This record gives sequence, C-alpha cells and structure tokens, in this order.
Amino acid sequence: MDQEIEETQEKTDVQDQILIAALQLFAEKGYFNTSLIDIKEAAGLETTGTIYQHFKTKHRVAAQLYANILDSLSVSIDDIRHTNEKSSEQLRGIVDLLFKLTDDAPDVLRFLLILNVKEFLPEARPLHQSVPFKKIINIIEVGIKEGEIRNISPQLGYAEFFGIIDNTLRLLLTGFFDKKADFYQAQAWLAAWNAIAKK
Amino acid sequence: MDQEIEETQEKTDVQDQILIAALQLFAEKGYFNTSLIDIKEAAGLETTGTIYQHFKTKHRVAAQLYANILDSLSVSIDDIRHTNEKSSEQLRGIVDLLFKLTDDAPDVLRFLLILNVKEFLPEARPLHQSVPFKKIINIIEVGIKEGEIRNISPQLGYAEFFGIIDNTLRLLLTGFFDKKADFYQAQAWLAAWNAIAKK
DNA sequence: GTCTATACGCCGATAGAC
DNA sequence: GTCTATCGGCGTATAGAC
Repeated sequence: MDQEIEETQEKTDVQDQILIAALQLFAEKGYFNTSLIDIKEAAGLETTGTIYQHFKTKHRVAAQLYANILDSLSVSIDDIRHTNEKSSEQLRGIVDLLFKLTDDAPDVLRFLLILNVKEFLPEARPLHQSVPFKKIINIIEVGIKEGEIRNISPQLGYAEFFGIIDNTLRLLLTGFFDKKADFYQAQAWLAAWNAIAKK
Repeated sequence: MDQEIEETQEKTDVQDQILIAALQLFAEKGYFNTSLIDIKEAAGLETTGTIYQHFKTKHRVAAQLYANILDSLSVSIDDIRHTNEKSSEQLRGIVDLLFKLTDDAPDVLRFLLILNVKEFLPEARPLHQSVPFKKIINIIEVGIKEGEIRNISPQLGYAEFFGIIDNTLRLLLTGFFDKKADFYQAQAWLAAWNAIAKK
C-alpha cells in the first residue's frame, strides 16, 4: 500500500513536471514552436515516450493545462466572493489576484492573455465565456442590481472594467511599462472601477 | 513598354491575391494552421511554386502582411492628425477608424489584436511599440501638455484609453456581444475618453 | 515565368525490447 | 512502466521541365 501511494505520488509529480515545463515553453515560444522534445528536456525526462504515458497527445497536454488554470482561477474567485460582501470589494480582490499572478506566475497569465488559445485548442470556449470569467460578469451584474455600479449592460461593464485591467496586465507582461507593477496596479484599479462605478 | 506595365500590374495583382488570401486564413485559423497549399488554393493559384516567385518564404508573406497593415494604419492616423486639431478629436477619429475596420475588414483587426504575432514574427516589434501605436501615445502626450487629458504618464493613459477600446473590439470580433456594433462604439468611446479626460 | 515532381527535415506518435 | 528505435505524414522549399 505504501508502494501504491509512492507510485501514485511519483506519477503525479511527473505529470506536474510535464505540465509545468509545457506551460513555461508555451508561454515563451507558443504552442506550435514547442515540440515534445522541448517539453521532454525541460521536464528532465529521457524520452518523449514518457509524455505519452501521461497524456494521449500533445494537444491533451495543452488542454489539461488550460483546464487546470481555469479551475484554479475559478476556485480563487469563489474564495474572493465568499470573503467579500460588496461587488467593489470582490472586483478589487480579483484585480489583486491577477496582479499577484503577474508577479508570481507570469507564464500563467501569458498563457491566458497573450496566447491565442483558440489556435491550438479550437474546441475550448473563448476566455470570456469560461467559467471564471462568467463569474466576474456575474459580480458586475450583482453590482448593478445593488446600485454600486451604474446601470449599463453587464457585458459592456465587463468590457470597460476588464479592458483596462487586461491591457495593463498585458503591457506589464510584455515589458512595455517602465515603472514598478504596484504603481500600475493602483492606477489601473482606480481607472477601471471609476469606469463602471455609479457616481 | 506597355508589356512591362502589364507584367508589373499582373505581378502586383498576384502578390495582392496571395496577401489577401493569407490574411484571411491567418485571421481565421492562425499562421501555423495555415499551409502554403491552403494559401495557394484560396488565392486561386495552381501551385505553391507561384508563391515562391513573390515571397522567399512563408514567413515573408506574414511579415509583408504585417508591414502593410501597420503602414496603412500609420497613414490613416497621420491623416486624422492633420484634419483634427484637438487630441480628443484625433483620438475620436482613431476610434472611429478602428470600429470601421472591424466592420469592413475584420480580418485586419483579428490579425492585429487576436493573433499572437510574436509567435510567427519573433523579430517584429510588439504592437504597442509599432509606429502607428507610438503615434497614438504621442497624441495622448500632446493632450496632457495642452490640458485636455489629466496629468498621468502617457503610457498609463494609453493603457487605460486603449484598454477599453481594444477589449471592446476584441469582444466584437469574437462574437461576445449581442447588440449592434454602433452601440458599443459610442459607449466604449465615452468610457475610454472619460478614463483619461481632465474633469 | 508558370507548373510538375520531388526532396528533405521535423515532429507527433507508436511498437516493442527490457 | 521506462527507454530505444523508428515509422508515417505533413509541409516547406527547390530543382527542373515546359
């Protein structure tokens, strides 16, 4: 039984190694510029065959990666919703999370925001129709109902609020800005919230 | 001499056919999912060899396409700057242009905004450091100096203003919105301008 | 200068030894 | 269940006939 646990443990570790290596390479070079040989080497494996023990195809590697990222984001957003009452606080929490991720795990945000995921995962829903982003739109809807946010269509509110946040993150990730991230975070939050807040 | 002109004319036409076909396919499927055989067929050619008469490599096709789009945009922006005095009017003109393009030539904007150009043109400057977009930042700088735009860093102003516009265009291009484009254009302009205008 | 035929390499995927 | 060896195919690019 100990053995079983060890094996399971090890298998999980190898899977994670592969996913981590793939994330880094996809974020850096893109899906199509990354071969399984690249992934194998970055994951410290001897052979590409090992990848096929854990994933049926290269495509599945990317699909799993995308699913994991969206799931993790979704959980974090739920957490933020439960620990904050007002829509403004919830949105603030999400913005904090995204900027924190830009610092701690830039490859995750590069994958989400810069790669054109549809190109290699054509069956995946567009980012803006994924579960976590639907939750953000829902927060905006609630904010409108409760009078914190001005009375616009939630989709438009999302476009305006998240347009500023998303673009700021993008510009941070591509090295466009010259000041520290914290500066832009504060400014972007203010501008984004002002764009949709009831005056 | 007539013959020379005809030949030149024809050559130009074939080049354009290739570029138009490539634009459409790249915008729809992405660069890596598009083969030269696809392009040849969409351009109405018999053989991929013809493409190699006009472009050294597939990569050059994409590079030429990107250069043409940026040039054309740059010319349009110059025109807008010359026919409008105030920064607010110039920005308004650019927003009108971009929404018009979304309608008339969506593939151009898909290429610019949705594809991750760096993936297949690694040597190209990021969009936000390209000539036409530098001109937009310059307009914002002038607007700040002349007091139309509040006193923020031009880069931040660009992130806020263009974040809203860019995201709205993206959401239009991906079919996220349910109302007509005109509605979102008016709203996006207002929100974007309000985000940076001096109150 | 346009089309035919083909070379060549790379990469995803697999079969099978150990 | 990990590694070796290799297949098959696609896609870019070219060489050469017409």
